[in-house]
Amino acid sequence: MDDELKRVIRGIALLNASEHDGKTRNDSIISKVIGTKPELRSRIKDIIPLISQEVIDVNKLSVETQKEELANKYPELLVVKPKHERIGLPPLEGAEQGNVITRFPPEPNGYPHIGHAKASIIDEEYAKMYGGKLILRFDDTNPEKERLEYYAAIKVGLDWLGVKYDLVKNTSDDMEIIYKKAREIIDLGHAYVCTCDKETISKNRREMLSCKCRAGDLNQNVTRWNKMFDKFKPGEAIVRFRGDMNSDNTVMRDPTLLRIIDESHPIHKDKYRVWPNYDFAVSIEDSIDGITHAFRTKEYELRTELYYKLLDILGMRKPKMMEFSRLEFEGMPVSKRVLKPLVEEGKVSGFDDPRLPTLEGLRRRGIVPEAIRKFVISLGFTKSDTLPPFETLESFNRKIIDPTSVRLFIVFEPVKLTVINNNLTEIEIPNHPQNDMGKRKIKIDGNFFIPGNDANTLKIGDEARLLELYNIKITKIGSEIQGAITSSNYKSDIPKIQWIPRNNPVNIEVLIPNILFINDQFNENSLEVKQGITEQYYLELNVGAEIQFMRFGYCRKDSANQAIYTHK
RNA sequence: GCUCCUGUGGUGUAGUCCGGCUAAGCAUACUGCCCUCUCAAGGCAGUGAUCCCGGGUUCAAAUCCCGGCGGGAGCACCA
Repeated sequence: MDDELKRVIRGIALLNASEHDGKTRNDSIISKVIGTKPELRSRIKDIIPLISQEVIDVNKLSVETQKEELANKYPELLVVKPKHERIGLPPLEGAEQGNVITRFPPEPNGYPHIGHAKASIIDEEYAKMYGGKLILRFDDTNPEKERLEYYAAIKVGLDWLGVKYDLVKNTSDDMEIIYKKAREIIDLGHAYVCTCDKETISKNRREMLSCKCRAGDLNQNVTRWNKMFDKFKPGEAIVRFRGDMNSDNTVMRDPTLLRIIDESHPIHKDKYRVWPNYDFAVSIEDSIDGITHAFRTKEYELRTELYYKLLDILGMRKPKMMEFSRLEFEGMPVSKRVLKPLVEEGKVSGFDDPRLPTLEGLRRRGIVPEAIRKFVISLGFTKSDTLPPFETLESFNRKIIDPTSVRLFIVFEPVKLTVINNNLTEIEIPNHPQNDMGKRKIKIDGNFFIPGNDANTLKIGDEARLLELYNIKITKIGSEIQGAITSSNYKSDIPKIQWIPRNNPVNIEVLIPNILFINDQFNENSLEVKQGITEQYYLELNVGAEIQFMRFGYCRKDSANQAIYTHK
């Protein structure tokens, strides 16, 4: 037994020493021995002297001797263990296969953005992971803010993202249930109708003071509750939860449950005027929808106590509520408060401006949904607040679009180049270096445009490669450059220059979206526009096609004369 | 101010619940090489972390305990 143990210790010591310049340490070996043979834990005190001795012995040996002994006597230790990495999101607490229902509950009050993408992808991924269902539920309980077009916009966004839901519903369709629950909670004495004005309520909550309404009896509450449907004007009465005015959690200091709003609702028009607020609606809806796991961003964290409390009192089933950090990029705010003025003042072209983190903006910019999904999953399910780099999204995107992006020449600041002894009339160029994406034919007559910054570096006598064509020697420099063909064989060690035939160039504008805000200031240079010329083939591509302009970057065709820069 | 949450390389994370097989894994960024008729993609290698700080417990702490500090959020008749 002890011989076997000694063998194990020596093996581990040798391996560890050989990995660390021939020197190992006691604590590393103890850990590794315990790791391999957990049953030794109780005998650890007896084993330590053995380990110490072995460490001393092994450290005396040269690295070569260590390696040799290792190879001869412990070949099994040299097998490299694969490092395991979790792929995808972490497992869900309390989730049973086939028994998970999640929900994505946007308020239809604006266009979907990257934040919606994160939430909906997480919701869908978990539903998929456990063979469950995803419900899309429009949380439309504030008619002042919601509009019909946003319901549609959110669906379009999810569709584009590839997020599939099993059911769509509106919270506003459940108003009768919500009224019933409201009445129930009043009857149970856990809610009351408050007629104090807004300022008083706010002040009392801050100072932990109860008002006279809180002391009102059931009769008074029921009478007032009924009056909320006709007699009271908006702002005159609200239903408040009888929480705890002394609670450290300010949310629990008698929060509002329902209030009066006379605005016409996008779906139900004037049918209702008493509307639940977020906390009341979400608890009831999540519970009756059969949601098992509900996720929201962490600014709602303090409301979780209320969420569970309400369900407790109403004797309703409780989903598991969890929070994650919001997703936003540096200098690319997501809030309507910031974005709307930009659109209205014309600082951006609309909610689909490629500088914006809206789904439409990202789409126009050339970000593909699979990249967003991979990116979101790579962020994990954490509460730590961070601004992830846009670059990471770009990297995922680049790997996805690279195999299907047509390679085209583009020339900025064109300079004329004439090849005096051109002998070609047409050339065929592959659309992709590795994949078979077809070929395109280009007519040649020896008259080209080449990029200005390449032209600037050329001197008489230099040799350069016109990509896919031939090598030339520069014979004349000036406003126009002249060259002569030297050979057509590819040479890797001379400058490579792309070109566009002079007879028939396609003029395009390339929009380059940059960071929108720098230190909270609108970046006046957030949209760069470059004029360039490209190949005729550009006109044959569909709008939305991804192109890699050679030696420039990936762009998405936005129209016949405009492309948007995606990333390098 | 009060309360809650959070703190691992430049950046985003894995590991933390249940201390040990991690002298800290992956991705991104950067650098170099290979491949390549692109400054892309692909392949290989490298740089980069006293795991916020200080104590404590233990043979052993990123992980447990105590005390600090930094960052964020909430304190609406918005969601």
